[in-house]
Amino acid sequence: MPVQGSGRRKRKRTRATSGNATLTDVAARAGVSLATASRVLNESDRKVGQEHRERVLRAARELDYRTDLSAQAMARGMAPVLALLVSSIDDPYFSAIAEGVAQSAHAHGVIVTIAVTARDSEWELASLRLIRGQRPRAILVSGSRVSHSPHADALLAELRGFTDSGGRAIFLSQPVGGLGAVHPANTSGARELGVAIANLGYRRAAVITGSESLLTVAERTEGLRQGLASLGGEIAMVESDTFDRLGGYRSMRRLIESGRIADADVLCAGNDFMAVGAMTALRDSGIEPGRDIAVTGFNDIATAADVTPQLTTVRFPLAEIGRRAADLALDGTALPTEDISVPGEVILRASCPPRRG
Amino acid sequence: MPVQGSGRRKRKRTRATSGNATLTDVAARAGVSLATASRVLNESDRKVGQEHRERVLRAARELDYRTDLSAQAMARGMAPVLALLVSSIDDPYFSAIAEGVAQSAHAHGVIVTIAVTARDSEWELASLRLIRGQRPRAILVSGSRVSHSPHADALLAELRGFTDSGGRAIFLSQPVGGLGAVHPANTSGARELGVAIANLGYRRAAVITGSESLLTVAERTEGLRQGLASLGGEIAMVESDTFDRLGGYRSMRRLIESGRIADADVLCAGNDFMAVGAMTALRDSGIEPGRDIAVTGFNDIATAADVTPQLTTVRFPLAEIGRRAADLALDGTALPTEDISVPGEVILRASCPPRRG
DNA sequence: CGGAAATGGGAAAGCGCTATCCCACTTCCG
DNA sequence: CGGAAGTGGGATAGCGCTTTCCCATTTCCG
Repeated sequence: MPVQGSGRRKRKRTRATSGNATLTDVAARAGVSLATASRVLNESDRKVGQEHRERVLRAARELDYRTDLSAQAMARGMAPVLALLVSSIDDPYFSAIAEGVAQSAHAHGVIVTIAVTARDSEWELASLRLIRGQRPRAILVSGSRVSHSPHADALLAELRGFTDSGGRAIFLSQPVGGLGAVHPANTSGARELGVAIANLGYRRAAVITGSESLLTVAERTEGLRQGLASLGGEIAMVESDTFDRLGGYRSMRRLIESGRIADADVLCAGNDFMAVGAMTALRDSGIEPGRDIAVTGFNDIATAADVTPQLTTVRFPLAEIGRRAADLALDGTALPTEDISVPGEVILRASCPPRRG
Repeated sequence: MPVQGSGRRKRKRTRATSGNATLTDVAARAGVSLATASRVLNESDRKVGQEHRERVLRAARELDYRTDLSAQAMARGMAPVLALLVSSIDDPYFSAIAEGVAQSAHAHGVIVTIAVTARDSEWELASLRLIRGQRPRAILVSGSRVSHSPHADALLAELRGFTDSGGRAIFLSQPVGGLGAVHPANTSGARELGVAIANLGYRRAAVITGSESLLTVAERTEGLRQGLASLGGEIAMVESDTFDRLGGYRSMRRLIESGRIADADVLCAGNDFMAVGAMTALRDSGIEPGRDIAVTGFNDIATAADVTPQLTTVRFPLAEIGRRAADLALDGTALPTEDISVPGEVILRASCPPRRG
């Protein structure tokens, strides 16, 4: 029986990764074991002698060493990553949130990966699955979810699978299925807006907004109703369309063409985009927003202060919401399950002058 | 000599990761080797028999298996990740680019990680180093870099280290140090704008823009000069400030207070933000933009079409720029070193009516 | 002063996956 | 019909890092 040496090759430093110093290199250079090097570089609880500590630190500096996050992630079973799921990043609402998230992540030394779902549930699910493969520390889900679609269920299941395996998930809209959430206080914000415009003398509001199946929409409308009602005002009509500029324009046109708009003294849009679209529609029909009818929006996007007349709106500290959600996900140890509602602030501007008469 | 069995523990499925099926599980369930399972799930070039292939696929489905990207990344020496470095994500310019990048990344089945640098070089460098630890396939750097700062050099060195170890880096502004770039054709876009307003009868432009050390600023100003000159016009004055809304407001005020503005018939801002700020400053002084003086911007942010008067500007297909940059980084095999300039389009609006007289 | 309790260091077992080697078996052909 | 190619599968060596275990020294104290 021929005893044949099984001489396996040793491919050393030949992969694409070549050029990056590894922990092993650092340990060798410092003349300590791998374990010690790791302990020093990770502020582990295990103590390391002053002498060795310095040697490692110096070696690391000299070799320009930097941790291979993938390797670390595998060894630890979790990557120093925070995943953010938004329907679109090219939207001031989400990008403001993302900004806050990025700040918090940076402060925690964590990387942000962002998945854009383009409001496509299929895509959203696919992204979430891919993201999960990263084994991130937490997943932040933004974008108003429709209450109970089949896809929403799949999404929730996926998310729950994630939390079950040790991850943390937080919603940036409504709290769903026992998972924590940080979100704008739409109802109270809208209520305050309702009170504010009622105080200015407005009594009959025309509401143009998105689909009632969006929680955000429902909350804002309800809050507005309450606020107006507290001073004897009311919502005289509601017109729904897409939750964007075009939807604002279209629903406004419908209100104008049917003549119903004459019955309202203030136009309350579900968000600033719709308000801006509506103002264009009003002008197109010779109605001057701010003079002939008051207009309000929601969110206080940058444009709100730049249009003429400047738009009255409710500002939510979106970056802060993002930051807090990220903090919540990254700090502490218990799975956050609380529902944090962040209050908004009514910003009165020229589009709502005190009502004449 | 006591022969004592070194019974090492076998911690199986006890880490935080528990709950996620591994490739080993799939292979076991399908009754094939790990190698075969991997081959099937990765469309490797090695052929796998139909029978086995199906068994693996089924097992994977049944176990709801999904690749652990960290592990894959480590084995392959590179993660399926595209990193995007921007100075701020809460800025329509960058978020539009990010949107395009996200689209391309999704199409390539790659994850996007995004680092916000807050225009802080220290922070930028730190982010880049952290990002490199991920061993991403490519890094996209956006944000106009100042020509030759010490930090820019460090950044470039870091980037070069990245490309040297097999990564790909692309700039979304100017091409630097032999690395590829995809960016808006600022000069030609500005030239076209210059020609367009000159055609409308304007001859003396007041330029308010950012610091001349920003390449974007320099290019736009130069293009404008060329365009105007081709029809006998010229830049009558240049006022610099921060490249944002406030900077626009302030520089406009200076022009007004010194009376110099009377010498210009058109105000060309370095970007739309500055234009909007300047319009406010004009109105504050009783000068009506569009009527008393024409105004132009750059980039065509959403607000541009919503302000009154609507703003004439140059639109760049930012999302497309992002998409192309990402495609370039993700496709092909050679390190892209080309410099792709994406042309813009002049959008004439009410802020630039044909000149009277 | 002898054994118990710290203290600090090293060896090495994985983490989950890829890819190289090796091998048994067929199929081809001169 | 014998050996050269070709096929498809399995074993297994890492990838770079964390984290047990285990062990040699010291330090403590009754």
